[in-house]
Amino acid sequence: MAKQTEFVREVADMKADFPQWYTDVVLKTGLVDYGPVKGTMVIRPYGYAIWEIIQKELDARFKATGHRNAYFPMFIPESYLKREAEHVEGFAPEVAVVTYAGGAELAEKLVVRPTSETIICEMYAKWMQSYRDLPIKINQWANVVRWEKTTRPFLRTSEFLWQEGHTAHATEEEALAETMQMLEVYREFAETVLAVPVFVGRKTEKEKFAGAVATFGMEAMMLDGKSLQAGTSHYLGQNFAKAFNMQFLDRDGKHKYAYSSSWGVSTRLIGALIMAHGDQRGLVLPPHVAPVQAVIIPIADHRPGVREKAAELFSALEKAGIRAELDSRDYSPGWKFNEWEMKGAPVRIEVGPRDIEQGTVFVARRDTLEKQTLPMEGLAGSVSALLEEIQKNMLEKSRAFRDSHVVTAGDFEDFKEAVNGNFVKCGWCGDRACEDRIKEETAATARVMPFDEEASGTCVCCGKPAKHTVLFAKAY
RNA sequence: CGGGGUGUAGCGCAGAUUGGUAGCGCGCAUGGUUCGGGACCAUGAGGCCGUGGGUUCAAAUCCCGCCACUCCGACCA
Repeated sequence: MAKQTEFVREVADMKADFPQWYTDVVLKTGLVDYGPVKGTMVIRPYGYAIWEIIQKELDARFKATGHRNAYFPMFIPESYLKREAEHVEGFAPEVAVVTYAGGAELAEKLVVRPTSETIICEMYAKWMQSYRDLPIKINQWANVVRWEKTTRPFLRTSEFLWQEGHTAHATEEEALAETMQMLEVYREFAETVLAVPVFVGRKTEKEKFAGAVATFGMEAMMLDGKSLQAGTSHYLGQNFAKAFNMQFLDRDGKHKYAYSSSWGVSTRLIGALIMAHGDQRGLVLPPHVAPVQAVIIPIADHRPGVREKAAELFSALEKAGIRAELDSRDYSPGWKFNEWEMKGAPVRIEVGPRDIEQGTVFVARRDTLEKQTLPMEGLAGSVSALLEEIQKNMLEKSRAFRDSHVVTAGDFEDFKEAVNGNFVKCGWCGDRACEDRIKEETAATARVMPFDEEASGTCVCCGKPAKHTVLFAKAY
């Protein structure tokens, strides 16, 4: 077997230069290409196929929790953005604005949505008259634009794809329950589909969404020891209701402001997938999101029977619901092995003259690189089982890695040492000054305050009694 | 916005110090032989050398400006 180091020629050494490794992998596996405008990306078919699976999986979960899809315009009157003070302050620096259209200067500038709370709340206000009209639970799959300074494919691009759920409720309890429910939907999705274990919890004031009462998020650990915010769910209270006059007449005959929530995940999840599971050979995709779960590679397919047998096995896998591909391209087998390994296909099946003689196939799994011989008889069943085994193994492996990179720190010196490449769990007094100082001196930020952690001990920064337990990390 | 890097064929690069009108590897096309870990032979196609100006008989090469991309920070999904 080839040594790991041989694969450095294809993509940068992930231990020596992780960012370059990431860039090499996303480009060379055909997930994306750079667009002509700075910070934009073309999501190529292989990358988009992953996104489509993410969409399908999430959409089913949204529907199951009572949401429906709709679509709102991407152009938002500039004045809308200004109605919620914190919101405009947070987003103003990164919005793209259309000032000229149809051959003339526009009377009112149009913001290209960086997120859609404003326009959606404006519409919701029209649609709600009575408590009977509530709750409103809508999700939209859309693109948004945020003019970021530093961009990287999937992780941060000027334009990206996401879903944003927006709900309005009659009571605070209901809106909060919605917020927490969707966070849980995200957590479950991340772990069972992406095989990426996450920490969930509340965000600090500093880190929360501009305009929210509270933001909750999930954080995943990447292989370089940095954290990636993988999804957020916001409890908006009545902030947007007041800014957009979302009022309804309640049972008691009084006009009341609605309580709202919003929640989203983006194509960044694909970045999470890559950086949580990849290796020196490239992508390692968990079967549940792999566009090609099992690739069949015929060997010496000019020999009698090979082509037919490969096609027969392919169709058996497809019938069993496996996303299979028969790679009959005119390249050498070794070339295909390497390409599919780089592209992260979970299972590779080789079918050659020898196999046909013996009634077996040669099967290699991507996660462990182990190989085995399996009988052709009942192949679909054994491959399905193998795919599930791989999925399970990848989650376990990721969880073990993540857990081995969580450390606790009692004082600031420990903290500074530990925060390189780890989540650091520690006490925090709740003061912004300490949070700012930690960031200034260590580049680490408060990722989440885990729900199940009681505050204990002292603030890692100032030594005063801790009000919260926080996970800090350097983040993307 | 600050700091670094890079722009020459689809990709990766050489050529620049010593100006003379562009080359290598991979890839691509065709034909043949191959096919169980990145095959081989032969033939062939492909480049206003990022861009604008300057110096010169002559600029990929020297000088000045600009632009783009990329990486690292501050801002963010």
